[in-house]
Amino acid sequence: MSATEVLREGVTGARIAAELRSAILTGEYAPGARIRQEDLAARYGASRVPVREALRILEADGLVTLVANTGAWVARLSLAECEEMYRIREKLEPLLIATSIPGLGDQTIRRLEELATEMEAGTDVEAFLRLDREFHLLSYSGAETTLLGDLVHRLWNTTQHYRRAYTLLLDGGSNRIVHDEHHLLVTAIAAHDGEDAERVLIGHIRRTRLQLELHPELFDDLGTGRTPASQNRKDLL
Amino acid sequence: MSATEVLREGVTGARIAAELRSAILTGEYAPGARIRQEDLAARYGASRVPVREALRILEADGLVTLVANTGAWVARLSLAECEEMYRIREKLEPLLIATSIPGLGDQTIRRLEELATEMEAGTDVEAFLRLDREFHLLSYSGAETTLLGDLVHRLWNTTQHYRRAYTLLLDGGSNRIVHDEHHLLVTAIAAHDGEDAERVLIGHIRRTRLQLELHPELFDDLGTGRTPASQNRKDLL
DNA sequence: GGGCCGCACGTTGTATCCAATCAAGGAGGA
DNA sequence: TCCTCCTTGATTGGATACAACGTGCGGCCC
Repeated sequence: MSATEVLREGVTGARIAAELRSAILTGEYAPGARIRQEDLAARYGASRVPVREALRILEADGLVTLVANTGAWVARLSLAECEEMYRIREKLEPLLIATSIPGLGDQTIRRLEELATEMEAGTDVEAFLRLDREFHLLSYSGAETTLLGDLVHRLWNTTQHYRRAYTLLLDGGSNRIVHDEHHLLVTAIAAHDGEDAERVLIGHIRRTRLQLELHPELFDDLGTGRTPASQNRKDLL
Repeated sequence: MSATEVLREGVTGARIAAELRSAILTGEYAPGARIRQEDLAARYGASRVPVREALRILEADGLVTLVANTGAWVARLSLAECEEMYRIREKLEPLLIATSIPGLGDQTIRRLEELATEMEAGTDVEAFLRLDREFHLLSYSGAETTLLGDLVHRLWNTTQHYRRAYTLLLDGGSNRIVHDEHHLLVTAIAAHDGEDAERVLIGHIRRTRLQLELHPELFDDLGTGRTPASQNRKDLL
């Protein structure tokens, strides 16, 4: 995103894509919800052409599912797919954090510590999600790598909704371990110990994946749209 | 691709995307080459609208670089970006092969062995590239995973050109080790030894990456287009 | 009464036309 | 002679209008 996003569309398509992406990430549109082109066109004051460009951009981001001659839905993941995403993240994010650490300045590291503390103190779920996202993405900001960075960014976006659902589930519960891991990560980063940061991060992601597997109900169909919207693409093979 | 490809465009956009993708992968269009929308429209007998859809699909695949209000070019990688792709592959393909092995039937494994042998016997570069691609992708076909499979598929596509350039470079040279690794991989797969397959595959990809780093001239600008087309996106930050 | 066929509606896909943007070339001045 | 600005051409981006496809409802036949 970020870097490559700027130069994507003339202007309208990119604007619609950015706004719609934001709307999906904040939960305004739920997974499985039908998206009609004319609705978006009216909402953003444009014709259907740039809307379709935006939908394709978001499809590439994994936030929207398109079916030819039928329509678009907010992407949804099955439990198996979400698990898969987490396994991918377990492999890629350690690589990214290791290449990022040498590029992180003292100021950034202090900010990371602030974020970890702030997260621990807060109680609001939405605030936690926002801070958590900022924390991790900031920890990757030292990497110059465009491709890997964008890829990880996409993975975060596609799993955003399920992170929210899970966080809401254990709201007020014992998620102290999350904050401990964050502080451990900051410590490893401050020590410029890439290997240790990798270890902590693997555990962090893996633990979340195992927790998610305990809650298959998060992936049930909520009947928000008419057609399942992905959920099982295998029937097309 | 494959699975999700079918349901992408009404029909024209998908057709153009598929044909253009094929043209890029076979080397008909070189990295950095300018792509004009009207040329494609004329070539495929359609208007510019589905052409733009196709370009966006291929941009998501990493095969095309779009710049707003300016144009499209066949994507090119810098040495650093290519290295990055290979580091990503080193992490993801072992994961994929491990999940694929339990799903591979005896017939598929025999076919893998055939391919490894056929590659060893052949001398034509294009034939080698085709067989190598078929070999590896077939070795991943046991995985039901849609997301990881498609992702790896994309990684193969974006690095295809540089695999070709490198293979041409050492044409006739001592690439025996490649074939040895392929046979080792088949052996591990036949033994249903996921861990061993992971090890061999990591070495296989890593060795290629190290070789590529010795040949930065493969990434020089060949002057095929007017504007660099990516090559350094950092100036946009 | 149940299942199948067909028509009509809504939505998406494509073509054509017009506007906006960028790049290159030339004219003018320092 | 070189730099700058402007103009012109080519190419892309967006809007409107039309065609194609899929879906759902109603009627008809079994």
